[in-house]
Amino acid sequence: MPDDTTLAALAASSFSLPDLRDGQLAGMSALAAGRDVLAVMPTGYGKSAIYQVAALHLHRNSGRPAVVVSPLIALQEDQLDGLRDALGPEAAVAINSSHTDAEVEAAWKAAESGQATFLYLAPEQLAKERTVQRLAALDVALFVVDEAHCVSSWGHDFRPDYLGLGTVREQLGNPPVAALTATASPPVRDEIVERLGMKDPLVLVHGFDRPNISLDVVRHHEDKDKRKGVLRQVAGLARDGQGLVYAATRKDTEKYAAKLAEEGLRSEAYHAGLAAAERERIHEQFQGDDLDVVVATTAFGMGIDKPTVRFVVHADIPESLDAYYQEIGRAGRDGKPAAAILHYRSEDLGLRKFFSTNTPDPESLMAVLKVLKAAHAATPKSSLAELTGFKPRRITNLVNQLEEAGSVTIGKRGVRLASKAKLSALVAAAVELGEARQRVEQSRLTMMRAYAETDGCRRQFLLSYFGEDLPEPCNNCDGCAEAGRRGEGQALGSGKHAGAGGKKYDGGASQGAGADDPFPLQSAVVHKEWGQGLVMRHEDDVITVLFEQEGYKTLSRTAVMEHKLLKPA
DNA sequence: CGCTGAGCGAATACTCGCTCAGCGGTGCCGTATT
Repeated sequence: MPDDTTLAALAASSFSLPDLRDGQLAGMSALAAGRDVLAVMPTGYGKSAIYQVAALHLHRNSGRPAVVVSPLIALQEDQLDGLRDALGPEAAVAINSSHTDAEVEAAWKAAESGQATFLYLAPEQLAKERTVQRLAALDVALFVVDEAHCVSSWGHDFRPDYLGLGTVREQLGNPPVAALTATASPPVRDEIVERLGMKDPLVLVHGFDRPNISLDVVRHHEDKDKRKGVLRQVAGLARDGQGLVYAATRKDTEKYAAKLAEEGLRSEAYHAGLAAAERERIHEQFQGDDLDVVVATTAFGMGIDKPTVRFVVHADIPESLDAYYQEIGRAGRDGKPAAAILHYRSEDLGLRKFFSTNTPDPESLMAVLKVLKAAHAATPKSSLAELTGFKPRRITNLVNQLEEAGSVTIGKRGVRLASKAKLSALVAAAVELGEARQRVEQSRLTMMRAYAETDGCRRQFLLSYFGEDLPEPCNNCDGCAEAGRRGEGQALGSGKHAGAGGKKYDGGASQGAGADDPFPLQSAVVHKEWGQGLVMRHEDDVITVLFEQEGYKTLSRTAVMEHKLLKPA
């Protein structure tokens, strides 16, 4: 087992990292000793160094490479450049569709000859049996999943191969896993751990609060007023620095970008409908201070590491606080003051609801099950696609749903029926699970809405969602500003919400439940109807609980106490 | 779920207002076509 001094020396000599931050060494050390690690740390904190130093150490001792799963080819190439600069041109290779067959073969050879320390792939590559077999032969030393929140956010529909990574890990002989992400609420962390089959992982959470980012919400009733408000605000903010505007649709990014250009700002729209070269150009111009504002859909994000972003304005509400925190986290990485402003109309929730609706389809599930029953044997996904007429991705999606319900298993030879129950019962079980998942998704949107509508300290709300306790209000959000104004008993300026609805705000006491509270934050509880849950938040008379099957629910503390609705688990 | 724009009828003629269908986000990969 390596001692910490060896790893610290390796970090200094090979990656020019003489001073490691909290958690980095612990993470490296755990991985090098064979323990799984989940690191939740902001971009720029140095979470990549955790797996890179561990991988280099393991490679030097055994000649075995690390497999790194990364969601975007562009990110893979960035990582490759960095590693090649530090360790030499053969140290890191990538296998993806942007390379020719000859280049891919050269990459394999570099790994098989023991030259390459790092092998980068997207999860879709790992859906191919041939690829997994070839990797298994390498006797992989470390299995890294970068941007691990994608497992949860994309695995269930958009990129279903993310859910297969746990099986891939098994087929590679269960190497230790490093899962890395900048943002993950407790249930997302749990899902990552479960899906990747991580065992007793070391969970490192660092640098979560970003106190230099101010938090504000501007409420609107009319769509027109919101658009005007966004434009006016961005025009003002852009005088002092660069920033991002997030909009929900491609069309809106273009409208806003055009209007801002009319105002004399250097602005561009960014979304997945643009040509690759155009996207790259905008990326580089923003990085190089040649643009004041980028107006983007969610496509603009991963891989951006510009320390001087001064504001992130949302023209539309995101689908969850996970997404919101990820997006505003791109502001103020230099530690200097930055602003995160959400322009909110309750009608905007409709589009997000539409995007996150993905109801299970009983007929398609049945079609897959019938083929499996008739086959009497493990059936590769490719055959399932041929026999049912569904596209491969759809098959992966359906098989994932059936596997989650325990109806099928996925092995080396393919998919196999795992239950002797009636097919209709198996379909019903999968549908029920899918519907539970929908309820949880919807409740996450409800929490996003609650953030937008809260009158208390927004930072306390946000951090409690991520399982972090902020004992005192932050004094850097509109909720705190409003409370301050009321506390002083005088109207200072014109508050955005002035006179709108009576607010109850009791300062620091809002979060802090008493020491004798039977349901402290993050404690496990049981509800007789909703089952197991986790206490996420206390505010005035309201307790917010995250239930495994139902998602986030708010309960009246008085009702909980009077009717004994909750029990400690 | 809610916005947009086409189509239409009615009121006006340098249009207006209603209804309803269609659409809306993220990226791998591989195959067909220049």
